[in-house]
Amino acid sequence: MDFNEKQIHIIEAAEQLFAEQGFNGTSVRDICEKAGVNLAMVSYYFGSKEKLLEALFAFRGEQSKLKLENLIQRKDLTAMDKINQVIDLYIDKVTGRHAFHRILAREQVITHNGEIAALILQMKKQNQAYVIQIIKEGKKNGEFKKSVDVPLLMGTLIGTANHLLITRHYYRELDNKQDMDEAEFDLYMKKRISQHMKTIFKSLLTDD
Amino acid sequence: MDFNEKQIHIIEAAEQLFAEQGFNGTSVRDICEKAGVNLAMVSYYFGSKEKLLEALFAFRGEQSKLKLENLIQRKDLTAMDKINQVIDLYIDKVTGRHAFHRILAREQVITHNGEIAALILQMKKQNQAYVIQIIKEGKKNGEFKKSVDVPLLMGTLIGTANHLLITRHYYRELDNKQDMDEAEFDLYMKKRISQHMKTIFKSLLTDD
DNA sequence: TGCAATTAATTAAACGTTTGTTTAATTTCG
DNA sequence: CGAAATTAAACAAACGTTTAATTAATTGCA
Repeated sequence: MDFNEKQIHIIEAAEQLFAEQGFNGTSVRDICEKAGVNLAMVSYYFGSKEKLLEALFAFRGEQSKLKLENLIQRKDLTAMDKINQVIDLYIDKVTGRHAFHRILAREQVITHNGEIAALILQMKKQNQAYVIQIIKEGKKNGEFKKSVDVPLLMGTLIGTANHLLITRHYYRELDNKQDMDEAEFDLYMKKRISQHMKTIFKSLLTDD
Repeated sequence: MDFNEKQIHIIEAAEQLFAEQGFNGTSVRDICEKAGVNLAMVSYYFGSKEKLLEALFAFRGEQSKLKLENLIQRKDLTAMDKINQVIDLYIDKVTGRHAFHRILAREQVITHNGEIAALILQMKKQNQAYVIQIIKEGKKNGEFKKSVDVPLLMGTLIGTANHLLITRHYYRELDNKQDMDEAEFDLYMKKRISQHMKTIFKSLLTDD
């Protein structure tokens, strides 16, 4: 599970190309050319192209787990504060690891079994468990109402954020924001989506 | 833009395989074997594998446009009734054309230009225009509040519905619903997502 | 420290398959 | 008869992977 510098260099080259062209649309030759290494190195270091993808998931999957243990235990935050932080953490994760999340979004559609599907499921389970804990706390102290459909709530966060961030080039045109430069538009979308998700979560979690 | 029976037969075989294995993961030989036709027929009828994908998008894109013209003009429905119908129409579209929407979800992530991207953008524009019109009507008669971020609202519907329906095998496990048969689980998810989206739209559109 | 022995890393070339597409001959049918 | 449809075979190119030879780095021992 730990990779040396050369391996990471190959993984990162592969990550960029998989994100742009898809797994099957990217050849081992493409990857090695981009990484500046010999063609045989993928087989040598990872065994196969398929296992390189698994290595990418192991590498980034570990890195991009939401770090929620500390957040949950804090006593100075309300449950709603914590929910809002989960939202921002997720949006930051998707924007910060843009290439990886493009791959993740594509692979979720296809992969039904194997190590990668297991890893995705485990990530979903983990994140959901954290949110359930926060919501339980919020119910206990009266902040939140009694019944919430947590899987659908998480699906809304993940589905909406992924869709808007990954296909944001469409929304740039739909919004007539072609004059903004890319970084400016990214930040603008991030804030807008964050505000939007917080509004949705608040209205679904609190009584009215 | 109109295809004969044989062409449609090939398009439908390709649709199934593209949905399961992706465009690049499917060979022309796979498609022709599934369709029961000779290998040369894809080139003969469509010109190339790429153009077969474009034909699929033209074929299904035309078929699966939301039919909203009549809905909008009805006087016996409130604006909120119409919004709720848009939600159900979209969910029906995704579930009814499951394979196509898997392909659409994948291609949205990758495709940035070309005919297919133009077609996707046009579909988004069209659907958004309808919803804007309904919301304008709702604002006029006081049903809805003044400011709504329509692109984000549409992104929430599309993103959430796509994500939950396309990756529902994960949510089946997360929800411990393995005992349900597939058709039962599908219907259960459809109703649940519909209710969920309607709640969100209501809370975002109406004053509180 | 010095130096052979051993392991690891890197290379260019080749492997056998599979790929999308084309060809040219044959069949079908109006 | 002639145009359209269908076929099996062949095409070159690209694919993932392996090979065998070479170079670099590390180790063990005097």
